[in-house]
Amino acid sequence: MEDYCLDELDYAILKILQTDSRITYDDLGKKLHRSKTPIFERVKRLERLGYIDSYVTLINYTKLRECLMSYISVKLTDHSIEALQDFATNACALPEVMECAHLTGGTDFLLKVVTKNMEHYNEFLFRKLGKLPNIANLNSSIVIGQNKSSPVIPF
Amino acid sequence: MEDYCLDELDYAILKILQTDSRITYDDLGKKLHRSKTPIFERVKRLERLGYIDSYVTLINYTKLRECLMSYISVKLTDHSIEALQDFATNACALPEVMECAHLTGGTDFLLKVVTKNMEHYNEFLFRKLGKLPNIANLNSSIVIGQNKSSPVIPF
DNA sequence: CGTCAAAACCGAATTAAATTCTGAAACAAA
DNA sequence: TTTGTTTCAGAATTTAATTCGGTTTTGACG
Repeated sequence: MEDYCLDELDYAILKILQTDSRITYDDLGKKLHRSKTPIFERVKRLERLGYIDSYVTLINYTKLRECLMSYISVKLTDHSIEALQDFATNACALPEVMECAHLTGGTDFLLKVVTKNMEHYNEFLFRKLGKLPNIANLNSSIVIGQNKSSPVIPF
Repeated sequence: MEDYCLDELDYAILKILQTDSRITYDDLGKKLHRSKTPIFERVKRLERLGYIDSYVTLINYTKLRECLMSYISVKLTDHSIEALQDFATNACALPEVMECAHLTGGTDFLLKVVTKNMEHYNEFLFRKLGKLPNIANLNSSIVIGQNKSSPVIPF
């Protein structure tokens, strides 16, 4: 892997692409006072070097179908590296789990979970997540309203 | 706004677009055994009707620069609708806040926050978030490892 | 300073994709 | 069946992505 230190143009490109992955190279060039060629080459380099992970589409799920979102904090009984890793692997494999983070402090993991409704949520909690080994304690909080959810990282 | 009930083809399109917003209509059509014309028209309709929110780029922020992620649970002193709404508005306006959810249970809000490092985090906590009105209590958990973070919603 | 090599850039040329257009097939209501 | 509507495929066109050739900029080195 090359070593390459991003310059201001690279940062500017990433900043714009973060909120619009379908902008044309021409328009991107106009915003950044360059022709499309260098912009194109830089985007390809950012992809190649792994600064760009993926291009995704955000869909309006609440409009699409009923949707229940919740956060679940998880405590484990065993805190060995293997046990922690195992839990993470198992939890991440569940499609309802949109986020899984290993935390400092009282709880070991925080999960963000999406299901269709309370019935599916119960099903998920007791039949899937609850059946994973090594769980001491699960604590759910249901999302009443999602005020912000943005993949855009501040610069 | 038209009323329109999505069919299986629409769902299939959304499912694929969720993980790849730059696939060509031609390729999308091949996956779904259609020519690109109907696929194109359906995507435009999904955009028009608001099922598709946006096309975004996910960047590898940890590769880009140092990065500290944390979850902060917030309790307020005043639980009137206005106070709740005010807090949400103020918190969402902070660029460090990537997610802001209003929860059931003991805590009122859960925030996902990104800063460059502990110094910036303290700055954020005491100078920005902590200065918002009506906060009873803030409880931070630092993310040791992010095992999954996906905008892909299960179908 | 000049010289050289590498990298970045621009504009034109080409290739590929998006978008539009035309008409055929499927479907539903009368 | 007839009629109107929707969906679709394939061709035609427009627009964008990608490649190419050559110029400018930049930075190392004598």
